[in-house]
Amino acid sequence: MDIVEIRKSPKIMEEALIAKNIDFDMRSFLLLDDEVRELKRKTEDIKSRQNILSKEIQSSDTLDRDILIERSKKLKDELKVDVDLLKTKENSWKDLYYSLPQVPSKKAPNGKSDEDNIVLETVGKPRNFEEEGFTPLSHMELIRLNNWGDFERSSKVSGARSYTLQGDLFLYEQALFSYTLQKLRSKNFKLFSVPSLIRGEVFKRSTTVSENDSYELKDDGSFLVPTSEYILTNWHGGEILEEAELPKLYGGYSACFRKEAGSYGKDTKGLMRLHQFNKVEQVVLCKADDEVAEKMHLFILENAKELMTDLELPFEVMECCTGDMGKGKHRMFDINSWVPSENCYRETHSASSFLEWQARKMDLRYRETASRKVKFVYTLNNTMLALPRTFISLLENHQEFDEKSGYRVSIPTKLRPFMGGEKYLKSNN
RNA sequence: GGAAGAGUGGCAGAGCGGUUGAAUGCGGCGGUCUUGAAAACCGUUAUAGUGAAAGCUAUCGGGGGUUCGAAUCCCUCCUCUUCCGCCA
Repeated sequence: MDIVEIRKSPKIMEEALIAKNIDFDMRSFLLLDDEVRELKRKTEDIKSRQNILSKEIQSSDTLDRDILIERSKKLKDELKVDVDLLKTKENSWKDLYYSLPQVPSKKAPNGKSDEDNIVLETVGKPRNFEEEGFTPLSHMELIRLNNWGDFERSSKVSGARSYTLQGDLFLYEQALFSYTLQKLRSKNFKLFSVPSLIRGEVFKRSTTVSENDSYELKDDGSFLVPTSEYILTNWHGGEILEEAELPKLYGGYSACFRKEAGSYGKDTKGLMRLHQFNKVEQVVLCKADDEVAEKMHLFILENAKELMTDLELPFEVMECCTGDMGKGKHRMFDINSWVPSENCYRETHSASSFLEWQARKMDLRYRETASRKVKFVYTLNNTMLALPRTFISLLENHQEFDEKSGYRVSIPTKLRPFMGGEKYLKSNN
């Protein structure tokens, strides 16, 4: 929210703070805001007088000159005191201002935690293995059985929460990303394979994954990217785009790194929660229009749903409530995929609309064609495919069993051309 | 890793201590002329903050310093170019 708007109607922001469960002292912020503006006016006034003096010095003869210089020196000292004060005040102002949340959409359900999220729809039906006459294996068991990975050796060499993909599972990953990228290309996304390193200053402007959940490099303060979104939303940071260029549809592929701090003991086994994974992400930059943003939001959600359908996976679409959606978000949907071994849906996608919240931090703007006005761009993003997490569903939902062949994992029809026409993943034994 | 050079408006490119927010050219926009277009000519053409407005303030890669005064001098960081070394 623009500071001018907040001054006019702080109530809107106060309500957002409550909805998002954020502690913030609005009154003292507004007081500080006044102070900063007052100080700014004061310093600008001194500067103005100094500029005038400076011009007079130029055109004055030696006698007046010394007097004028003396006066200017005095002003200089006076200015320094105020400027220093202004800098400190302004810094704390910035800290506070940028810690304010995005106002949540009226359409977003009100709530405190993930328990208040609402399932909008379920697509596909979980299989009834009992009826099919066999006990399904977990993805871990399927991997072990087929030697598609080796968690023990992987953690011996690379530590906890690491993994390998071996044999056909590795090929399958490549095939899945290949399919996904082509799908995005067909929807006019510009594709990017992005760096795994991101500058500290750029990282800190980004916000969806916290700093202490990310790896910082000791050498130069860079970070390992937690998601390609960070690279792509910042891609045009500091620029003024033309309205005609928008919307920009970017598909980013990268390795993603997360410490998973604070999740010790949670999902320690298997492919659910890892320090490193690969992901194709959709990023949209569009003009500052709520309707357009909503359209784009549903568009990137739809793309992911379409992919899930192609992968023949049962899933649900969930709308996140105000308390669960994160500070910068205006509205948020998750896609949760069915996991037979846990008998529940687990998150594989997250589609968020930020309006201008992110753009404000990275100074990402565009010029309106008609009015020539400069406005903040609206940003959105959604997962397209995250692996290996989605392998959990892909392996477990597509397993088959018969006496002759034992357990096998089939490949969804649409993916088969990308796997050399094979119908099943080949065991790596 | 070593050595040298450079970063100025949408682009190209001057300026290297004092009406320089910045010459000039190209591009963009508006106009004159024209049946229309081109050419030519005239005008206009950055962003942000603040203010009702006039205006004021800031910005010549980022940050800091020297100075009455900095695009211009100094420090530092970043980026780019060239050469050497190393290397998928």
